[in-house]
Amino acid sequence: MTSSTKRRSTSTDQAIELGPLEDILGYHLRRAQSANFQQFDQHLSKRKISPGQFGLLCKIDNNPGISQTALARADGIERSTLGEIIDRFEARKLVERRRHPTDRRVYALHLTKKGESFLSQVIPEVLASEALLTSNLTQKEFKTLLALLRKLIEGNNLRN
Amino acid sequence: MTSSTKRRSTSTDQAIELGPLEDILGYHLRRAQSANFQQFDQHLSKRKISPGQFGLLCKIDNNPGISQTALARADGIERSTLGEIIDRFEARKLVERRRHPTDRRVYALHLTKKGESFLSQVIPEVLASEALLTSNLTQKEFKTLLALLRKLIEGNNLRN
DNA sequence: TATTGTTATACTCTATAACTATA
DNA sequence: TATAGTTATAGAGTATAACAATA
Repeated sequence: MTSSTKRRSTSTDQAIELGPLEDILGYHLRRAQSANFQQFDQHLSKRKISPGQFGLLCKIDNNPGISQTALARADGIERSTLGEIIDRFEARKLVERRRHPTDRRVYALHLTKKGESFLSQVIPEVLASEALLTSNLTQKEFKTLLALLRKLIEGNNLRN
Repeated sequence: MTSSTKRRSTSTDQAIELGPLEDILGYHLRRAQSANFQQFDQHLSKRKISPGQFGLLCKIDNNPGISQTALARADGIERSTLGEIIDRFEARKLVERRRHPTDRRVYALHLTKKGESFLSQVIPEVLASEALLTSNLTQKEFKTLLALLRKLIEGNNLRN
């Protein structure tokens, strides 16, 4: 997460041979995600938030009171990893850990007022970033791509 | 990179609400890439190599003598980042830094004999990982997905 | 005993900035 | 001056393992 002064795409930027990489889907997923990261960063550098963090905020917003363990599972990351991320959100006053009413082991996660307003400002910026990311695709191609990705994800045991 | 004892997908694994995430391509790219990571890891845990590292080895193999700066640019990462990755490859005797014949500032990168043989063993394993990753898709869908990703990548200034 | 969350530790990826050695 | 590569530093993200509190 940093952006700005990238793009030194001069005449020295020459294509290189990819060999077997050429037809490997995983490689292209990586490149596409990297492109998404760059677009995201350019549109949201002032927000200090990554695509992954944006996903977590959305999930908390749409599943208020979710526990850290459930959220970690839903996001495919470890509890310890999520704990640190929530620490940072809490330091920024975007997320709150509240005690579960009956089970005192679990934390119920909620967006704060500030978190809500932050997210509602960020969402249109993310959509703008998406629009640029996919500006090469027709609406139909976009839908096809999304559907194929969903199908691929579904087929991969992934939690959520 | 670790794998093995994952998949605690029990009855507690419940779908959660995604909200706006539902139609965001970037989110699905992330999930798809994460699925790729997991498949890759399961098939190649003994190899101690990530998808990104695999990409670099392929590029060195298919562009022997490429400089660190050119490779970093072609992979969309910083020279300093690449330097450390090459350090690790060199420690594993997979890659060699040779001096450029005329310009003594640059290193020409080459796979070692060991690196060549390593890569040739790894490639079929990556293909097997790909096959599982995409086992949900028909051959036609696979091709469509690849083509759409290429189109998206092309449209995003990305170096290579 | 099993589960929730934390802490300690570690590795990779990422980047910036300052440095050196060349050109 | 500009370029290739290194080093120092830093912050995410990732994971494992051991732990305390609670169930």
